[in-house]
Amino acid sequence: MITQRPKGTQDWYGENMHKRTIIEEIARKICKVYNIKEIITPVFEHTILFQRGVGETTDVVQKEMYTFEDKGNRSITLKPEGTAGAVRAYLENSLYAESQPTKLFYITQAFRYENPQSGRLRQHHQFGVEFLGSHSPLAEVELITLLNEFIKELGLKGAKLHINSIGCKECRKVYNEALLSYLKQHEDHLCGTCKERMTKNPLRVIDCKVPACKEIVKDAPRTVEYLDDECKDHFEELQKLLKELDIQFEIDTGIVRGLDYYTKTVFEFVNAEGFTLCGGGRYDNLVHEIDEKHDIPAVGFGFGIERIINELEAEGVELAKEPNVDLYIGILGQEAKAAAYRLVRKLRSEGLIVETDFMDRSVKAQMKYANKISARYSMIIGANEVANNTANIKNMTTGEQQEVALDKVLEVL
RNA sequence: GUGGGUAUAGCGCAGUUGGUUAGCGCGCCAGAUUGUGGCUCUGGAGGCCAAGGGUUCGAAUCCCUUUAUCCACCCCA
Repeated sequence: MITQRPKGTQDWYGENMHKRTIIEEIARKICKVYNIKEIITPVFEHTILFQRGVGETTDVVQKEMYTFEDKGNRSITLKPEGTAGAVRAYLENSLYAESQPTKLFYITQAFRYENPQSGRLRQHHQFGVEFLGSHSPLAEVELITLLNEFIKELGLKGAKLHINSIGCKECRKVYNEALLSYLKQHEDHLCGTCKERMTKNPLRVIDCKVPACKEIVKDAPRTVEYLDDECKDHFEELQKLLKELDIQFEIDTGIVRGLDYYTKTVFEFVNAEGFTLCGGGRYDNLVHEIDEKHDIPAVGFGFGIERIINELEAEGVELAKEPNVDLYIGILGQEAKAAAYRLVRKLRSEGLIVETDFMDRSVKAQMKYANKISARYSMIIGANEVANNTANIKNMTTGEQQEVALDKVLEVL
């Protein structure tokens, strides 16, 4: 038990860690061009933030949060997603008082207590972007453009954009009534969970996977049919812009996000199997929900880093490799240690990746090790080399050796 | 929370209808004459067979419990 990590968690090291680093580098590089600033918020927040923000009726809040009481009797929750914390920070630090919009990105862990499976862990990581302050569909366009670029830069080919509009609060009210009255006619044929959903959150019936429910849902009213003029205009303008900008998309009236804060636009990037890689949308009510003094529109998305890694593997995409060691400096004999290490230190200060021996291995074993770590060059420093101030440097690819003065090593590399 | 599969060395796996010192491949370490890798050969280390309980003369193998893991549902990234 003591050497076992908690269920649903993962250790990051080696190949996987490298992939994650590359993914984060790409995310940061793209955000820089979009002038989106990084934000890091606490791993935990007051529980009420998520209850209010994510929504009391959502599964995330009802059964998946890591909530505990701290020693000061505060109810604390490990963040289950990134948006609520970012919005809280936006409000607390009065970022709305600056010129708008506010463009933020984060790379964070997120915690949800649920049964692990493919692409789903109890601690997972998200790259997320939030734009606050803009009503314009161009904000959505900018998010989507960024995502397209991110996906392209990663080398993924199978990701497709699906969009939908679920309207604002008012449209939703009208829609829910229409949906409920339709579902009531077919209630006998719905699955158990869908019957529950009818009272809890009827919208969710729309993406049920049970065949019988799917059949019923096929003819069920859709949110897009119940948009008021403003929401309708917004959705149409978004589509028009996407078309004019040659951004491929598909309208999927079945997209219904499970977080309560979404309004109007919702979108997902899905892989070839229809599995969600990234989800997001507009959340015009969230700021007000958290602090009623403010009423500020926003859009954002969250992209699962583990899901990116899964997808890269599924598509067989190779990311940039870790750089090779430039030079392995082997050490022979006690007397040569300091001199050899002085050279190691000097070459590293020049920015070279240099490795040496502190396992007290034989020369042969050191050479094997140099080969193992894919060193481009190797050299052995012993008493002779120290005395003559020269050594043989070996090209590990060709096997060729040449003599070089110890202060001229850099020129060979 | 529900359902199914799996659990044997660092990793990937064998292990016959229960039978005594649990194997293979890769990896790791060391050698194959003197201070030089890759290929080959030889040797070595490393396992409470997930944990606990039971059946049996005898259990990695059969039964029960627990835990973990993988996959699916719910839901989401």
